[in-house]
Amino acid sequence: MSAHAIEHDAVADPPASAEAPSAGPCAIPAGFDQNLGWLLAQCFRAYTYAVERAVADLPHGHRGFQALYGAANCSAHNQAELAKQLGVDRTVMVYLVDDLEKAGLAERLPDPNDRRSRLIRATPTGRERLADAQSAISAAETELLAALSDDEQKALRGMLCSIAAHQRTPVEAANPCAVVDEMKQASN
Amino acid sequence: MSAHAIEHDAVADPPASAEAPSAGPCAIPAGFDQNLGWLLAQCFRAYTYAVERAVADLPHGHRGFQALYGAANCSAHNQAELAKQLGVDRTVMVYLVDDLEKAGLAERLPDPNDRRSRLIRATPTGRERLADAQSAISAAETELLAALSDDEQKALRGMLCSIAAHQRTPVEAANPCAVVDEMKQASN
DNA sequence: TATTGTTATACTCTATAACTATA
DNA sequence: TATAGTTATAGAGTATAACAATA
Repeated sequence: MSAHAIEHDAVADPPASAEAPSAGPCAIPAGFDQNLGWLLAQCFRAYTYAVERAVADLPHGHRGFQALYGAANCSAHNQAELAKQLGVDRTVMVYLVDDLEKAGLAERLPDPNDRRSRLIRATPTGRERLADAQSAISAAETELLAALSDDEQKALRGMLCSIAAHQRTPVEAANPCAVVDEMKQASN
Repeated sequence: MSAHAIEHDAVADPPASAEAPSAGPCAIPAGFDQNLGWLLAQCFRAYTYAVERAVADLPHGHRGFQALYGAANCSAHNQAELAKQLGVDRTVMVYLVDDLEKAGLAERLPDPNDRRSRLIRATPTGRERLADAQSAISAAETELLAALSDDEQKALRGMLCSIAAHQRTPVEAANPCAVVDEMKQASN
């Protein structure tokens, strides 16, 4: 089973303008409050569901948004590296970028240093659409995190960053043998 | 995601020197540290990967573990409710429980109050296997969260609980129309 | 009429293998 | 020989529709 399947799940909903932080709409099922795996999955499902509408008009929804985000931020040097950053297979990245390109949101530029590589960049149109999506996402996130104070929200983001930064790159994660080999090396 | 969107004009050149950032095993790709969706997905991917081996011998891996966990904790009154708690379709839950049952880890008991329902409970063997898996998972989680202090880890779990508890039940999430209908009702 | 559990089927998404071109 | 990108295809995973039993 692949870690990618998680991205399909969706959950939860933005509370309808009613004031309901304390009158919790839903309790955590017995025992699961002690289950980090469930908590992470549940929060990610809730996130996906909350953001779904904000990115509905982008090709491939939330995943397309992340690809466009990476393109706009020049997070990767080529298509393969972007795929690794997003945790998707490189064959999946092909049609993901294809569709962003068809929509005029991203483009493949030749890499002057390596004629095999393509730099994935956002077009001006893509940046506009990205900004629009980010506004909508920001609103959805506000509701998602409504139970947390501003300080808590900041702390949460910081901790997620720490966890993510502490992990090995998705490259190796996708290739368990490489991880093991590297760990052996590191222990020497 | 905070209010600041990506600067449209000031997209810098891709970092020319592609050398890996020093000590840390892995750095966060440019921009993604401000992207809550990516952070959540990345952390969940890391979790899934870290825990994968700990639950490899259970039917359906991590998902099977969660189902068994719910069964052992009597989190749900029947199969359908458990499916909702785990964010899976009820047709998926059928063979999930089927395989746990075949492995002797869980069982379907008749519900005295409703002859349509089946109570999903863990067998003694299932509880043993669950305890073993939890030990292994706990070790994996220790590594996953190694970048956080004990207090931070506690705070993180608390915040994830708050977020999860603030969302509506997965029931409605699995059926967007129902959510809309309920929101309409709620607003009346 | 609605809900629980089930089965069979169709669909979506993902990964594997093979290929070209570069390095 | 290894890597980037692509394509086609097989596979895994998921949801839809229909059914029987029960409420």
